[in-house]
Amino acid sequence: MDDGSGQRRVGRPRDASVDEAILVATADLLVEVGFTGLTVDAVAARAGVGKATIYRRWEGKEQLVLDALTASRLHPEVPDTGSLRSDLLAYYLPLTEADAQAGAIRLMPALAAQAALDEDLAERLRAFVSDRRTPVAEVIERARARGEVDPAMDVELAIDLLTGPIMYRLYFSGSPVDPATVETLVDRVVRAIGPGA
Amino acid sequence: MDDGSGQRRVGRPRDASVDEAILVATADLLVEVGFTGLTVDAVAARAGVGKATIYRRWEGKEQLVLDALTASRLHPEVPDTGSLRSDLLAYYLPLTEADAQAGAIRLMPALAAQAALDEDLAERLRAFVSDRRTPVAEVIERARARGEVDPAMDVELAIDLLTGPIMYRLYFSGSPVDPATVETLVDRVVRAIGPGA
DNA sequence: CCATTATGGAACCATCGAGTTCCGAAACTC
DNA sequence: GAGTTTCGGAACTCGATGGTTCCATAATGG
Repeated sequence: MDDGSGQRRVGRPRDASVDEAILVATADLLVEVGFTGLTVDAVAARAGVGKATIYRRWEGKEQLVLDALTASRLHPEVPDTGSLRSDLLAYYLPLTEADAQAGAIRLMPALAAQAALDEDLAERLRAFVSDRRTPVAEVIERARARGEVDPAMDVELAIDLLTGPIMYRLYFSGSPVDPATVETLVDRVVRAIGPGA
Repeated sequence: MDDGSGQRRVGRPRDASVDEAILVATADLLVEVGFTGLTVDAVAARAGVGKATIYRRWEGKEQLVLDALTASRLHPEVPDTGSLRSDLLAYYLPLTEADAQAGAIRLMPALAAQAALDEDLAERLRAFVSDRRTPVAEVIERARARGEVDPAMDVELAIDLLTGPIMYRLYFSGSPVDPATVETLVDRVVRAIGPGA
């Protein structure tokens, strides 16, 4: 096995699939019970792994969660339907599904709460969030090139106008996030960021 | 002291100022260390009170936090400057101050994370959030009466368009929430919710 | 003055969970 | 085969913290 210095090491090599199983179990449990509720014992049980195996590979719970977060970065499809409105709907409508919401509700506030006390985690959380934003940025940039968006509009703020209300409803106000709501939201934001009054 | 049945009870009466001190200490510590980080010992120490005194008055940590949250409900001033834009700025610009942000960053995600696991707390959190929303609802309703807002606009969604992006930046994306950002945000939302195109 | 209840403070108990250690067995190098 | 490192699993230590109990003292009613 490669230990990083190019040397072969003697002994039984580490099973790479074990890393994977641990990270997946960590990510799943994070969504189910949040950061504080996550125990290393539960991760080990879920992954079908000894706790010692986890501690042989990670410094501790923090590092494990950080890695799970980084590893689970998706790069979602970037919709390209030809119009800003339908691109945005293609991206945001899936968020109205119950499963997606239940997971996010447990994961994101727990991470944000921990991030308030841990700059390392805060950094990774920002990267995680940033990853989800880039597809929307692309969509908006393309729309701007087509003349559908005010050239003076700050793209970051445009994304905030879309994502912010959805997150706010899910995490804090408890208002429903259903397809009708998302459609209205998209329509209003399209109007807000459209070319000059 | 009134025990609720109108009877005078013998013995030393409870000191009402102790309730106050405990609730204030709880609220302050919540903002400083979040829900998980809050310890009853710390509350007792901060309030200058014995831990037994706390447990004589509350069932436990959950109930204490719930009460602290309810007790700290503010009813902020409702601005009325005559224009939607300046009403909204009057309400949201104070949120750009560092102190307000630091407190909110520790308090809200921690509460939301806990609320995901505790329906009782979730209920109180929604009430807490709802309290902060009503002033904005008033401002928007008044503007609608003046013809500044599309009669078809859902007021709840309009509030989400304003509050959502600010919360999202503070808690998740880490982008700054400064006066310039808030001004741009308000301008865009005023355009989004204005009377029909 | 006495019974009663509240007070702050300290000692105490129980639980939970992070992290460690040890085990027999498996997988690898030499 | 010998030596080394891994594996899952169980048993363990240890610190943190929610919650209880006890104390001497203070404040009230009778």
